[in-house]
Amino acid sequence: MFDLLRKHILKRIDLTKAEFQQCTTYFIPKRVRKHRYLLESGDVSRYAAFVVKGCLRSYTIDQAGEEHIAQFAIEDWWIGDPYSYFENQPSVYSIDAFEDSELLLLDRASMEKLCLAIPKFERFFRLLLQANFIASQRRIMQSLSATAEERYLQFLKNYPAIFSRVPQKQIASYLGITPQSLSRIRRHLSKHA
Amino acid sequence: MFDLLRKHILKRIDLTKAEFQQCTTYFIPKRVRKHRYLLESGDVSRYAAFVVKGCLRSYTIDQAGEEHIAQFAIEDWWIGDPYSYFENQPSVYSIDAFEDSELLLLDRASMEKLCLAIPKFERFFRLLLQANFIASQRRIMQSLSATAEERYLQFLKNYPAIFSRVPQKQIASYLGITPQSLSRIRRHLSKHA
DNA sequence: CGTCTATTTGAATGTACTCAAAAGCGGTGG
DNA sequence: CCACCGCTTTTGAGTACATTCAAATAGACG
Repeated sequence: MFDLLRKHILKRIDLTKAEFQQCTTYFIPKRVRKHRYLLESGDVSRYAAFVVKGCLRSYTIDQAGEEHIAQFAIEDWWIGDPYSYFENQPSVYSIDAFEDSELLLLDRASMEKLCLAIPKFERFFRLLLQANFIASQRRIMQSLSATAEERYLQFLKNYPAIFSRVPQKQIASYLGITPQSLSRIRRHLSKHA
Repeated sequence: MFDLLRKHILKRIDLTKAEFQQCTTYFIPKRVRKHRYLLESGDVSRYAAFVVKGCLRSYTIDQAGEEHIAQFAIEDWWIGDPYSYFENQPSVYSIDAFEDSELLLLDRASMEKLCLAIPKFERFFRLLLQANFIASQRRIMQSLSATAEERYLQFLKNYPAIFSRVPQKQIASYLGITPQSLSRIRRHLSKHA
């Protein structure tokens, strides 16, 4: 259960066996079945979730009733609503599972305690936040400069593992286009391949 | 010169007078004249810049030769390229000034030293990163769900101070539309006001 | 097998784009 | 101070890409 988490953390900071043992005590294992929710909009996102197994998404529904996907997450990723989590405010996002999933949850207080107990984790979380911030900057610039087709190809290239595990309409939503448009883009690409 | 920085930091963490005095030693004051560059694409972004006075932007130029604005910054904001800064890689962004500006620069090594000298700063920078990450998430979701007109109105509401200080075509670029489209949106809004 | 949802396709519409040109504005030098 | 120059903003006309609405086909799941 904790193997993947260990590898994940060791990519960013060094930890002794004892330190890792200690760190695991702050996490709460949790299973989320396919189509079930980890977070429902309106609730506070109490946990940051590390994905050990499975596939999930976070999304909002806008005034027009349209779904917009903020994030996908598979093994070795985190998912949550940072705003709600850090500011203790109700979330506008919902998070549900595309597959039966196994998570390790870390609540806000436990994160604080973990950082106090093993200060290296302060650095770990800063690095994590940094990587996410950089990735979101990239997504912004791409949405400004690339056509829908280019964004789709980039997505395929960057997240092949996600592409093969989520319905096409979800990818369309992530890219900010309709499922119909994505279907046409795919047809166009297959013709000119 | 350092007054604004003090207020800025005290919004997030507590500091004694002595601690603040010490912290200022890590910053390098710098002036950037109107139309001059703080960072040129291809160079490594060696500094995070806190804006004491003035107005700047960071932007890239895509394969088609189009400019895309990543960020504006005025007083009390930071500007830089986090990826280049933290990963020590050449930046794809350039940063220049719309007005004569006064900055306080903090290089990567100084940031580390500051965090070691006054550990509370580790927390300060994490909070800063957090706020920026949350803001960029919001920008992504807005670009997915809102029309150009709605995004323009949101920009006006969220950043009135920036709106009045940068040319309209720069705002168009930030919003991901052409200057012509923004002009038409404005005409449309003024008719239906 | 039947139902429900996802995907594809078609036709018409709309929003934002490109190209082109006019009008407005700000700064500079005579 | 005014005339000129360059750049920004506006406007017009035609186009392209993505959307909506509608319907057919294909897949997944019980």
